[in-house]
Amino acid sequence: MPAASPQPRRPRSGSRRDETARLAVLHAADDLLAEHGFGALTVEAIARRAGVAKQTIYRWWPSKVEILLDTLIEDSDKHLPVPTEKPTAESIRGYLRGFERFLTSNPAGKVLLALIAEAQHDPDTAKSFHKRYLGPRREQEREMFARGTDAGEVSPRIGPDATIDALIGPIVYCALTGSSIPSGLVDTLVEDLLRPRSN
Amino acid sequence: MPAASPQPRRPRSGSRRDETARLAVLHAADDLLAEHGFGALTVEAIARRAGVAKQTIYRWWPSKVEILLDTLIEDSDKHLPVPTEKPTAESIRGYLRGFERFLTSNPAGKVLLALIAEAQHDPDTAKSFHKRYLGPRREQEREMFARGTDAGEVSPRIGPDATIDALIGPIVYCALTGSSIPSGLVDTLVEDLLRPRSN
Amino acid sequence: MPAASPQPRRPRSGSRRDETARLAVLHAADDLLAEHGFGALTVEAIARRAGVAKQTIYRWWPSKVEILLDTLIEDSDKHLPVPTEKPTAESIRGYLRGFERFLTSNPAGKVLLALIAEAQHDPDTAKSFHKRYLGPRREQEREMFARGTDAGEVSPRIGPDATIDALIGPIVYCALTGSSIPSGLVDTLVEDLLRPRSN
Amino acid sequence: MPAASPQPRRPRSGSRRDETARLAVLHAADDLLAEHGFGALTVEAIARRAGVAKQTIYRWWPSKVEILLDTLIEDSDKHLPVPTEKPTAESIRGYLRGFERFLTSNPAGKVLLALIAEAQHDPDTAKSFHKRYLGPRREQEREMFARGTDAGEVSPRIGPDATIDALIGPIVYCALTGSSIPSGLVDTLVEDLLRPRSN
DNA sequence: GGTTAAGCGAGACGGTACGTCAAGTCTTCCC
DNA sequence: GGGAAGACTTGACGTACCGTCTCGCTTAACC
Repeated sequence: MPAASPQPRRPRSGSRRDETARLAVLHAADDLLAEHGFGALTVEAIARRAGVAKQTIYRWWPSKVEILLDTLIEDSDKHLPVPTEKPTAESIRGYLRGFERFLTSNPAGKVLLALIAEAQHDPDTAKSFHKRYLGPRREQEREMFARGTDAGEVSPRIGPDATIDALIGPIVYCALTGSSIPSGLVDTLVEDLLRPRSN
Repeated sequence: MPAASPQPRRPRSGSRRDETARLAVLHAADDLLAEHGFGALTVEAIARRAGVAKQTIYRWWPSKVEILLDTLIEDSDKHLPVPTEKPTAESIRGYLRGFERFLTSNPAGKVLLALIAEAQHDPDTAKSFHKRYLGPRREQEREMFARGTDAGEVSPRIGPDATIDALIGPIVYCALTGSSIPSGLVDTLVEDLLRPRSN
Repeated sequence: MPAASPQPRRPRSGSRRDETARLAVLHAADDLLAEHGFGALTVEAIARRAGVAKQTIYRWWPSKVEILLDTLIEDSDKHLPVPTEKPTAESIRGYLRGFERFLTSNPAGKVLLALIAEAQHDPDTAKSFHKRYLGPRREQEREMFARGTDAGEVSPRIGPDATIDALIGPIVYCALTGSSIPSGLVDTLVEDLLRPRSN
Repeated sequence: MPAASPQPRRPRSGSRRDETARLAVLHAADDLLAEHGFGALTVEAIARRAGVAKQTIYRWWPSKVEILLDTLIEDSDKHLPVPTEKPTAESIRGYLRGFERFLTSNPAGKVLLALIAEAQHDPDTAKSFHKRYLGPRREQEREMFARGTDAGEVSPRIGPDATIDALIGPIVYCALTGSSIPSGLVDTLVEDLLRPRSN
């Protein structure tokens, strides 16, 4: 899952990439972020913690941000899949609840917040973050809404992107400001935005 | 306005603080953030740009974050006052529109985004950011809503904090992800959340 | 004595250079060379041994070679002055004996050998070594011979540079190859080259 | 001509050593030294230039110094043989002239200088350099002088080693310092040291 | 009106981490 | 089994900022 080589190259000879080292780096980065915050997340610390040489990290990842992106994508796909089959208002609400839990309770949620943050500081991070995470995920979410709309399950009052921003935005914002997501917020938004007003 | 001295000290003798230097630092920080991003915002660069000794910065600000907070608070009060007089649904919508413009068009908006970001990386920043900016502003916003509710102008369907998060969240989220705020989003949210459903 | 500033700059303000640090670096370099050889002479090791930050070394010396040059020049001037007053064949022989002892017994002699060696590997070293050490010293030696010749004390059979090379060369060569200087070598050369053949 | 195997070994089975690779490495090392100096002479560069795997180099040579020694010994035997037959003062002078030319004009001369230099930096190099080059050559030179003395061709005023050092030393010293060998130096030394004074 | 304490520009200092490079070892595959 | 390819650990490189410190000058209140 190196950032630089979507399809891992197949050298005719020579050693293959050490999968143990790859996982050690990913977990070390994850753990350090969770334990000591992004400030302590230096490449040298990751290398130390992973029991890996610094050079091994630089060989495979252009920056620590790409390491975090790798872990985020793996964890995100695993713990927070976008519901694709028969999406109902209910399953969408479930997805948002899952997102809420992912951000507040899962260590991997911290990774997402850290990447949103780092994207503000560094244009390269922003670019890569969009290309590898935000873009693909938004695409899946758009599809989810499209299917739900086609099936008549939901009738969004505004465009799909606007709807997603309106639903996701408050959750992310609360997580970023460290405040708990007010109960009822998600339910109310789902109800208001996905169902046509009856009047 | 220094973060470190709530009650400005009164030396018995000696020079008073150099206002020119203070403003030079504030503007240098602002300019550097706008021009080269948070990554280039080092204390040494600020000092260089401001034509000021590094020590002068450390004498008055405990960190570069506090410099940004100072500029943010000044700009925020100046360009984005919370409407306190007779708040109507219309004036609230105007406030949100102003917020949208502040984040996307005003250089000072970058400062807010940078601080939200940095708060993810550093707990001290988070603390100070809440205490000096988010907290007071949220308090004013709560009052605004309370007055509007008392006057019967608005009838929020959910609690004041939840309402604010639901309105502010998407705007901030779009700004953070660099996407433009979908037209209609603010209007729809204001309509849905501040007016009771007629059914 | 910093290599970079022949006439030490006099900043109008700011701290002056820390003489303690300067000496610590010089001695650390000297000691490391003597103890572990040029191979162990890294900037990081010098900094460690001197109890000094690496940047402090880079601030004042462009490379570790210049550090060695500084120590060599100081030690050389101190322990191996070129005899300037009334040079006789005897005093010249004494100078060569002193040179022999300097190269074989004095730790500073190792510095000279190391610089001769490093000059073979790196053109910049060669340049600096000639400009700061070999050139000036050769100039002094030429003057010494000229005075001796004028006073009729010595009558070199070949030109001054050739004479010096013929006298110094074997001593340096023996030191470089680690062999002891054969007894009688210096005496014979002085006798042969500085006195006219009587036939 | 690897350091470890004077006579190419005859393995009972398996491939023999690739002579092409051996020569490619030797020439690559030689060329790189001549073109870019000792500083650019890394094992990786040699491997790259020779079109050979790094491991192939490490399999046959313990260090890059041994590579250089191999080339030096070959070139030295080829271009600068010690005159063994009927050595006269004249043939010895010719040998010294040849040595002078070897050092200043022949690319292989750079190898000798580089090895003398590297021997100052690293004890292992010094040891190997003496054992494989300096020692054997000195032995041949001693024999040359002994034959000449026995035949009455030359009458050294000082011991053989001292004489050789006195003759070789200045030439090497001038080459090391990059200065041209003064004309007349060699002639005068040969005349003075190899012929008895007539008085 | 001289004293004196603070502010200030300048910059040296001990540090930490950066991202790069080469060294030397080890592993895998191909011939 | 030799050799090409190349991943791995190690450690030094030279740079950028960090936050602290000391220096000598300027400035303004106080006596």
